Amino acid sequence: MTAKTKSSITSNCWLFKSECYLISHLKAEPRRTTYWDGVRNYQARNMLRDDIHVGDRVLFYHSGDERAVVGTAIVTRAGYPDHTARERDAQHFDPKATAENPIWMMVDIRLEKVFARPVPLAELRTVRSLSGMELLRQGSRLSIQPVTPEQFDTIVELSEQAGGEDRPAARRNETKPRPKGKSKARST
DNA sequence: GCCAACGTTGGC
DNA sequence: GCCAACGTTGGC
Repeated sequence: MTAKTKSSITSNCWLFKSECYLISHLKAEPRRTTYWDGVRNYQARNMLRDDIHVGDRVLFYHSGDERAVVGTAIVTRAGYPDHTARERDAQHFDPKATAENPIWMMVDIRLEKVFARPVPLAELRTVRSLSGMELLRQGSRLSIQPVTPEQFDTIVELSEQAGGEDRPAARRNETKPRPKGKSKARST
């Protein structure tokens, strides 16, 4: 990692992945706000600590069964220690975390918008201007990812389009060279 | 359920 | 400091 550009940029855009904490849960929170805990990856931690600022925009992505960008949120508090790392019973407990050296960080986000139409991963893959997105890289596992304002806006626009008229997903020629494995229907 | 990609750990 | 083994993530 190179030198950090300490907030020379006023408003960045990000994508947050979540598997079980859904956007419906965020919507149900008091003030539609939550702290984004449980990130246990140093690269993501560094972004939470150094790069994510109040006012930054967030795309909310469901991994797991739905695999779609489902809405947007706003950062309302910049990086601070993730106290759940020190809670013995927490899922993401880390015995190395201490009060002096909390190691892990989190930010607060507030729900902005639940998309009328979630934008599925498969559809994102068909959009040429999004081809550079970290999310679309094979094997991408970062749960906090930077996105460009252009990518952000493109996805919001897609969510405002009717899904049917412009062919939903993978029907169009995919530009991927990957050999396609056979996909099985998920059970449960 | 399978497996590729990735991060972390630990032996040396 | 290297790297193989291992565990996890997450798309399919």
